[in-house]
Amino acid sequence: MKIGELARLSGLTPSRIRFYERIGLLKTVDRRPNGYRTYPQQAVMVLGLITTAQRAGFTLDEIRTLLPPDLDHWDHVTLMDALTRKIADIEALQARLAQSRVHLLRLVEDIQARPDDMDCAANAHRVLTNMLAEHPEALDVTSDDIRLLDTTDRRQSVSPGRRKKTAPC
Amino acid sequence: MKIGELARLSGLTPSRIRFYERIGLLKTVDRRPNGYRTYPQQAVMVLGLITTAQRAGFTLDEIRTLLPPDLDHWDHVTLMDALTRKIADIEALQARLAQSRVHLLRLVEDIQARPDDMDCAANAHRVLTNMLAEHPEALDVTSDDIRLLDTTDRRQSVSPGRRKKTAPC
DNA sequence: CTTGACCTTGAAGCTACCTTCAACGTTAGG
DNA sequence: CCTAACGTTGAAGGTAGCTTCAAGGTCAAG
Repeated sequence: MKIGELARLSGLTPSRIRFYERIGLLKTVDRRPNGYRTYPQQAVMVLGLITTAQRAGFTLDEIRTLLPPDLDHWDHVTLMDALTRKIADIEALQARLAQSRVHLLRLVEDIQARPDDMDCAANAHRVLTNMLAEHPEALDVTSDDIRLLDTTDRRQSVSPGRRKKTAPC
Repeated sequence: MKIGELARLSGLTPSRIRFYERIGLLKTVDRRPNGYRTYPQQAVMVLGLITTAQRAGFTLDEIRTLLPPDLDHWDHVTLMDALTRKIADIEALQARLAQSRVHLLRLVEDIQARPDDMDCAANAHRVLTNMLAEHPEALDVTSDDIRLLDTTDRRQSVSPGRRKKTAPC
């Protein structure tokens, strides 16, 4: 099988396959007399394995250390270890994502919770201060510092005239 | 406030702050006569906002288009839109991660489910074929093609002598 | 014999997000 | 006055994972 056919069968581009060979992810392959690479059927499986592992979150480096030269002889211990650690990684990432999601949802809610007597600017300020207060890890500062950051005054006197012009925000 | 102090307060490095200015994420800032950048208190909040947004999954490009020149005047519509889309992005990623996780868990199980009368190589083959059969999207091939890929024969005659030497796999 | 589709190589480019370096000017403290 | 810490700049480097390009060689069909 030439590289073009392998590319079609695996869904990868030829350049990508050559790239994988270059970085040592694929072992150097047999050549025909004319210099063309010639692949065994198994190569399709190897590439499928690589893309599957990639989608599961493995880097090419990780995959290289895990992929045995011979698909029939895996390093069982290393493999199971890597799989287990990757599952843990995914779970950690899931936790972070869940946090981000809640954070964003709360932010949207908070923005929409503008009191009627508050103008856009004051609301923006309220939301911002809330956010940085709730997530102090964004800054390496104490809550004291955050209070310091609050440069506006708290008097919320909104003149009736200005209230009329308040844009929907 | 000079850049060093801002860096301390925000938890960012000075180089990173200068970088943000260079790419237009931070507006160009006032300079003292000696050329030193001088920042207002607000800058800490802006940087906190940026890192928070980053952690929520926004790219610097996205943040740049969202950040108004003046923290008191946001483009409400664009912002809410971006927030909503980002939440959807996160949920999509969560779904993908959940899939990956289940996939990996099932893979671990499958590896461990080696029948007693099967040696490591055959088990590896079994697991691989299962995997590629269950996830044909890894390859742009039909299930017919996958069957074609199966180059070993199915006779599982394992000699007793070899069975003794079977490594724990 | 020509055309077009394939194959080869090495080098360079691309994205995102920074860091590091070199070479230099400024400032605060002792 | 000296020194250490800080500031400035532009350019280059680094990571991950490829793609693209240039400049060729090979092959099958018409």
